[in-house]
Amino acid sequence: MVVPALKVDRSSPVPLYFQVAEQLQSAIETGELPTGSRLENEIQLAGQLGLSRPTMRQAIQYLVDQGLLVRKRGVGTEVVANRVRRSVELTSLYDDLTAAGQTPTTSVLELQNTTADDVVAHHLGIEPGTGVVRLKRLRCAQGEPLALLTNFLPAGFVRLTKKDLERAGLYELLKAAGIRLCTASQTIGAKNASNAEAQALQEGRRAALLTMTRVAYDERGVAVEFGHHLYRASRYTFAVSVATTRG
Amino acid sequence: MVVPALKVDRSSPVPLYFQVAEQLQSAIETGELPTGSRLENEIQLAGQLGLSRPTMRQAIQYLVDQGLLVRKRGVGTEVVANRVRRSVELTSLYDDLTAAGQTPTTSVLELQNTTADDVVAHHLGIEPGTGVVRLKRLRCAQGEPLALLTNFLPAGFVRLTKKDLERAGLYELLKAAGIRLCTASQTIGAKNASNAEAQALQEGRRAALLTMTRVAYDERGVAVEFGHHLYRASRYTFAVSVATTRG
DNA sequence: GTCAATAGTTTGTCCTGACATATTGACGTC
DNA sequence: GACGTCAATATGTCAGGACAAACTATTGAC
Repeated sequence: MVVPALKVDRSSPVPLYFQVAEQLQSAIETGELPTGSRLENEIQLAGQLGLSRPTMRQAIQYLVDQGLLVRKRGVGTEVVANRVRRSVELTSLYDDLTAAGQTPTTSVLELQNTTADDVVAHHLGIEPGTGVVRLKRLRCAQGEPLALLTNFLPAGFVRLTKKDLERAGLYELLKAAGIRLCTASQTIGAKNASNAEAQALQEGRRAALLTMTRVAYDERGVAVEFGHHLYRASRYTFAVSVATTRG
Repeated sequence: MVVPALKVDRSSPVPLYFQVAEQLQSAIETGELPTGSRLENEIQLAGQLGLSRPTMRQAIQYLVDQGLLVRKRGVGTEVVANRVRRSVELTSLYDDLTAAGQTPTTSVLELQNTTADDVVAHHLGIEPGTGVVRLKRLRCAQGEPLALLTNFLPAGFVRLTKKDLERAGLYELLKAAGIRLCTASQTIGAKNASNAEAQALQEGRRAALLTMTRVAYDERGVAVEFGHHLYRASRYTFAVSVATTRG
């Protein structure tokens, strides 16, 4: 039964429950709260922090939703296996490939200001016709194409250049511009490649492609990126580890 | 502003919030609450049902988590696009479709005892040649095929019959046999349909299929199911919501 | 040793109440 | 028409409290 040092800053604009969740998550990632360990009960934790129990519950539930904690009535709250959640985390593919030593390279196929059609507008929470930046890239790893990435960002958020985008991942550039990505909603699907897509990705006609559509939000809940990504199914899978919330 | 007829049964063992969520989901699926429509505010809804506001909020949040509703502070709660979007949680497709009112049916194509080859053995953490149960099913929803499901279970864990499997989901039957699924490791990918697969799923030649391979573990960490599932990409996507660990 | 009953522990559900924050529309001014 | 202000509206956060349900440990009977 480990008790990490937790504290909350009531003058911060960050909600109390989220401050607690962040610290617990930190403790899990650093190993201070190792896999398999049991948290103190929520009443004790709330008391320790001077918070109400529902607020403490909200913090814990947040991490349960992330799959980092599992709760059992009558037993307690346990840290579950610290899994590699590589492709469904809010990270950029560039960063992931770099971390995996796979030497990613990027070709910027398109970088232009345009206006949002209905679909893009819907996802970014803006009016159709509003200015957006459209970015299209081909990402390669180990000398061969891996993914076709199309992204839309609200105009004016960040200044992107082809040179920057070929050197670093999009999220790194957003971060450098002061944009903090906080949450994302993602949909994973599959489709057959169009001829252009098959050619760009060096796959056969109608090859199956893995798709991911993502809307990423900053800490205020403002949509800052809408992405539509195509991956070669022959080279790419998503690994997802989960824990039941109904155990 | 549509107001579906909602009611709660306080004598039911089903939590109030879940009863409400189910009814709202039903209204969404039947079109009574169409995409784009706005719910009454949570205070009014709670009052209408004689519930507390947090309970009403919990019901709504449940559907927000399912991707059926979107909330905006100061504005309200809106119904979003209605499509099969499964979360990447450790639930069975059967349960999810049932909850979504989509009337799943199952055809058991194969149910037999066999021995584990290298791949199956590896995933189940057993020796090659060990006895396993091989289960192959076609799952339909709303009268058309949705997925081809192949599962392997260690022999002796649970006694399955074709009849049982056509009536209920696999996880329900495991649960009824006292097996509690706790965690899972999943890989999501895509492939082109073989001719047999295309025919079974009523898709065209070489149609893109979404794949998921899963190993599910019980609370002791023992692998209790290895599944290889194929879904029609035209009818099926995965939804994943994430938060950054570096916010 | 086995089993059932009971007590203790912890999470799950639900309630009432209050304040904060974001959004939208109305209105007035320039 | 553009802009600013303000009120109304709706969600978001937080608090304190109570009871229920599930799980584990303990105890006593056999």
